Amino acid sequence: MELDLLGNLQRTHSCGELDLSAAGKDVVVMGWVNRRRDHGNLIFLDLRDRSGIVQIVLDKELCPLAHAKAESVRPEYVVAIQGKVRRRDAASVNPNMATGQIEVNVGELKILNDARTPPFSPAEDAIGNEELRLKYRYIDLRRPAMQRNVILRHKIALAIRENLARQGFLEIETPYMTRSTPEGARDYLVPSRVHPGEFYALPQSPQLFKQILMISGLDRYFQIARCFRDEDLRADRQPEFTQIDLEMTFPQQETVFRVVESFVAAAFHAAGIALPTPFPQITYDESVRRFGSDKPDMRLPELVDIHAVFSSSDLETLMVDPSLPVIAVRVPKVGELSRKERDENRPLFDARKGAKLIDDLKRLEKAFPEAVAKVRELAGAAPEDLLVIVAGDATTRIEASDTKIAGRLTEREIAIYSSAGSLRIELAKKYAARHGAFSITERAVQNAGGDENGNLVQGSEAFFPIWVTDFPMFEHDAETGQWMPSHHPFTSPHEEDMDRLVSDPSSVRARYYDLAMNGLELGSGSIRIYRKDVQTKIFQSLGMSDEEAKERFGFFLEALEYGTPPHGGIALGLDRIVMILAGAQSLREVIAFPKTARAVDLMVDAPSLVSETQLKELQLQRRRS
RNA sequence: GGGGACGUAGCUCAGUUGGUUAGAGCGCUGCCCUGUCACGGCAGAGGUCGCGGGUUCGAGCCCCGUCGUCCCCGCCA
Repeated sequence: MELDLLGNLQRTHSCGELDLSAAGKDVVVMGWVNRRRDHGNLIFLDLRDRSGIVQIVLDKELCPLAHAKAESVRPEYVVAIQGKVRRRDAASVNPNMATGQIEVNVGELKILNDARTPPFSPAEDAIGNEELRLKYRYIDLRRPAMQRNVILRHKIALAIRENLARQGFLEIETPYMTRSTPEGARDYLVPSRVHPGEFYALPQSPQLFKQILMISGLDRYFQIARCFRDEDLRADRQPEFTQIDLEMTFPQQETVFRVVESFVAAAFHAAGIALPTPFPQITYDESVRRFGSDKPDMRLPELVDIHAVFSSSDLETLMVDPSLPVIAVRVPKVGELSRKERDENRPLFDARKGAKLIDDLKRLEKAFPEAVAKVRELAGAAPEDLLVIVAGDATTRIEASDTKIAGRLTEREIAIYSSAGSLRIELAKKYAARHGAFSITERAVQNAGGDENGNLVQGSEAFFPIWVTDFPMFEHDAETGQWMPSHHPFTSPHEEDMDRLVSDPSSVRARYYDLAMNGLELGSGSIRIYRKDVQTKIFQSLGMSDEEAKERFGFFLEALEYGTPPHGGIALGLDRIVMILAGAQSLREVIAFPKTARAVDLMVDAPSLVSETQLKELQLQRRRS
């Protein structure tokens, strides 16, 4: 194939920007051939670049040379077109195309590069095989849907940067090669050649650096930072991901909230959606009670406490533990389920936590007609709504703390609530087509960018951000019998709970908060400890010796002693924000070069073995076995 | 670490109870076609049924193992 030289030809327009206003103009456009329609003496090319697609016309009579060349053109060839923009006849206008009012009449066609037949076509809408998409990511990224996501991500990041800068935050970079941080995930390690046997760690987050920046007096810091965690993946979890990380001095919790609400609203605005602020707030305990989760999806009905409906003898008959919550889960508009359907739904219920599912309300109604009527009333259930009951199983005792302290939820109660909460989500997902609660969000995303009058889509119907506050400070580890920090150990407890740190750790609330939206955790943060004496107390209550604390975070403890201001902050997942606004079901759709569920990059084939020489230089050796 | 789904032509998939030469649509190649825009018409090429082993007269189909992709639990802010 004879290729043409570019010469000094300059592109004058992008494909998508051409419209009626360009009619009559001489233009030069360049791009990829999306499709070719060959009518013999008349050939149409759809030329694609980032901005869109425009139709190119080659008439044998008008441009015999270019027409002859176009016969050999195939999809994904890279071509340059010199021609004249022409208004289409009324009959040949294509209303489905942004540039459908015009077309480019060719003077000269240059074939700049040919292309092998791609394994899949960027011109197709429905693309299946994800393995192939990841291997040939450069082709996948040619698809307009993927380019939309990449562009959306750019716009969101830009809006957030601008917003935070306006709020007085400085963008400051922190090292990627650092030492293991105290967070709980596994580190990605980088061996040091200069210090044989020693390793850097890639940061799980810039946590300690940003706190140090506050100690340094930089007042307000932010960074759109890459974070690395060597843990198993999910649809919403990649081993490297991007956080909008920020920290500020002298904040109240509410100060952080206002800052975040402002930039999240700015991000949504950039995506064409108006998100009302401030966001509502809920305590952790209340969130667990009402939604069975610390990341509530408020598009669905809340859990309903129906314990009072049943007498203690009723509960005994039902073999339900009377000391645990009895909860109704409602899923709207599901309709009546057959025995077979109910059986199929049982795997959605997680009984391991000592919870019991009562899914046959009809049968229950025969034994307890009044109680069931009351349950329906309390749940506000319409006749076509699905209603099931989750309660504690009296026949199985789960291993968990049962002590009720300071009015907070016990571990066993949390187990029942979360069992009901996950069933709530699973059933809602399964019957999404019937109740439509999720499709409202999908529609909002599709219409984002505004209506014909340029008004933004109202996000209040489709997006439900919520602050979850007052998380417990500690979790009980059943295996070790130890109290573990629920978060990193620099999270400040509530000042009024401070005196119970040692005597009654489970009742201590952390000044820790999450931002959740539509069942997804967008991010979390806390007000930090800034006093050495408090920090020491926390380590004590964790059973950590002074030596151990010094060994793990000596540099940081020392920094605390040199005039540390009260400070706090948060980190939000940029990938997840973009995922929501792109209407994507997986982070892979909004990351240009993502990894598979087994943390492999299929395009570059990473990770890979390295040479013996490299290993030697690092003084590393593969272990046999 | 555990559970589940999937793997058949370049792609998306069908393939009956284990039975002759494994099919369709799209794509691809060639020819024809001056208003298409998922163009159309005619003809054609294209298969290690993921891989390895087993059962059987006979395996795409059954069994065991293994690899890969996806989803979930554990793990992880």
